[in-house]
Amino acid sequence: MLRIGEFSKLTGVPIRTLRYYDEIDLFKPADIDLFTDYRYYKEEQVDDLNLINELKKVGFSLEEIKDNWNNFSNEIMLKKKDELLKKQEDINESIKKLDYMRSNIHNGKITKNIKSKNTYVKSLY
Amino acid sequence: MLRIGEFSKLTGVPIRTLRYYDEIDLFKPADIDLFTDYRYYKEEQVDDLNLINELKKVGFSLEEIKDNWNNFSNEIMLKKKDELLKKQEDINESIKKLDYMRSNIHNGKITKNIKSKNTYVKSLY
DNA sequence: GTTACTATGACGTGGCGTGATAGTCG
DNA sequence: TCGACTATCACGCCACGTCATAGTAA
Repeated sequence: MLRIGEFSKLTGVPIRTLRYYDEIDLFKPADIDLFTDYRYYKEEQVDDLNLINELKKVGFSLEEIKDNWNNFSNEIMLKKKDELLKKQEDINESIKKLDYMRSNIHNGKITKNIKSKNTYVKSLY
Repeated sequence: MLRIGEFSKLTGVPIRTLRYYDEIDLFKPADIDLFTDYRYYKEEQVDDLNLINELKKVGFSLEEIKDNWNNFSNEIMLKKKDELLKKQEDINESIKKLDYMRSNIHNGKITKNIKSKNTYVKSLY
């Protein structure tokens, strides 16, 4: 059994993060000393923590990881993939927009600002 | 001169957001009534607010917008572009990883988890 | 007994959303 | 006078980072 500091070094996950995961019931120590409240982890728990980190990397929130733990499906993963693809598109648009703005800097100011969608709203009032 | 509600409708920016921008000194009303504290905006201010929104869309934080207002340069924009390109790469990796995980779901659990970098750290202790 | 570890608060981050409560305008 | 508007707190979100303070292990 490992104490939180050892488990932290073993996994590379900060102590504060482990305590937080315990608090939100995402990932809890295998044992807790009833008198000292010290958290004790097993080496086998490393795999679960690694999986949490991988799921985080592909865009799942801690809530989603909690809710779908042991219930992951192809559907859920595809939904998340769509979200990532959507982000790709958004960033592509942003890059284009940025290049356009970049070509319109004069004296530190950005001129010829792109018309915002809100311009249409303007005419409604 | 427009009151905050009118200016909000004109721009599509929520009242709360306008108050927040005032608070952090990013975008302030043209006038404030000394007795009622009512904020009054000019129509001309719409352009500035639109620019703020565009800058937000391409990834600038409110702090960055504040700091670089009237001081935008090609360099700053290129730096931001690099950040966006980096994000693109990150998302590409995430998509690959997600597809890999997707092909390894069994009974709601993700098996054959990708080895984490932290596995190397393990051997160091 | 000292030092390194661990514990629980509690506040800070960003960019607002969402009330609560009170004053103002037409 | 009444409803619609505005004002200032102030807490909530997410995933922790960063103290402060106090108990524990070796």
